[in-house]
Amino acid sequence: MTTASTGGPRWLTDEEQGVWQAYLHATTLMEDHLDRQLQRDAGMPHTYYGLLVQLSRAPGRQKRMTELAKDAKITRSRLSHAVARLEKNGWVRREDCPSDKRGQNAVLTDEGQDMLTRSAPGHVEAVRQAIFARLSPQQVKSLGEIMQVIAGGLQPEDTDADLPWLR
Amino acid sequence: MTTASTGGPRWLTDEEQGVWQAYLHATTLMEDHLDRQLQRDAGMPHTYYGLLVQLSRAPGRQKRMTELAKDAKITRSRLSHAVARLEKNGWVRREDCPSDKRGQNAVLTDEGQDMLTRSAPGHVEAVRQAIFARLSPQQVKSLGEIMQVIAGGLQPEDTDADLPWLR
DNA sequence: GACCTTTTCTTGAAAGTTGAACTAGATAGA
DNA sequence: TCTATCTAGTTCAACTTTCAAGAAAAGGTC
Repeated sequence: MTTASTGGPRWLTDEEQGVWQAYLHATTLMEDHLDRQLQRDAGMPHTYYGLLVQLSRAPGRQKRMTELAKDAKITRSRLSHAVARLEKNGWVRREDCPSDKRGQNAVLTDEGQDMLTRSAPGHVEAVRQAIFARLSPQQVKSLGEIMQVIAGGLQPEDTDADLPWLR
Repeated sequence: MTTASTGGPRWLTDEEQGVWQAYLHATTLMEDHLDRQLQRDAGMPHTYYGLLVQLSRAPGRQKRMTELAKDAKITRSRLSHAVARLEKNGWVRREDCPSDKRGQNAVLTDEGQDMLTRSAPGHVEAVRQAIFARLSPQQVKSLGEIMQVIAGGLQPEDTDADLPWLR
């Protein structure tokens, strides 16, 4: 199947195909697994949980919407809907930003923090079981480096990756 | 941050946390990237594209619904909706299964095959650019092994992973 | 200040996903 | 056969995500 360099479209080598398949299978199974785990134990999808985690780590347990969206790698629109839902659950609250009247801060409530405290151990355990318990230290290190490279290549990277001609 | 073994919940080490972050960033960016690429160039999300690929590789370009769902790692419900949509596009057609009157075969149409032929090069290129062009041969090999391990741990594995007490 | 552009965030509709309920056909046991 | 159970696939309602559109404030520039 490996196409020689005939000028036609370059396909993946057999090895690359296999790796790509494995990547797709592993990542979809993983996402499904965590979504179910969190839906069951915390009543929300993985994305939403990630938002709460981000907030819990931020100073004052709050963040501007745009910054939160960027950190969580989701669109602002998606974040608006998500925060609306989390607000209905009482886990997040919106506050006007004092310095910018357009701005909104998403604030993690005490209930939100509690829920996080309750569900974190189970979630961490799920991640460990699925990944770290199965990989050698060498592989863990490798996985980190590889994911860093991939993410780096896809990151907007503050308008410079797209403009290499500007030095 | 690394919690000693005090009997409380075991957290991730700092290194593991970093790796997990990198994993999440890379995989969400990747999925977004491919979804956009395919939505733009092929008019469908990545999952749907994957279904067409599966069918194109199957003998007779067709597959039973349940088998297709299993291979693509999605629920039967999701597949029903997806096939309905792909059918409306003219890329897939349903046929009754001759041997089992409950069964349906999803069949890739000629239009579907054409669309696949047209969009495959661009898609492959996107995958290569994002992953294989950036990793060393060593890393590619490593990534494959790692993903295999992770997928293996999450796979239903034909009712045996869930029933270890049956040997 | 008046004007134009950009940034921040929200909204609404359409598309996709989920989980539970449901129909119809297959299977197995008495 | 009669019955109970299981499997294949679909459907419905609730929920999430996307995309395009829009309101409001901020930041130039003249």
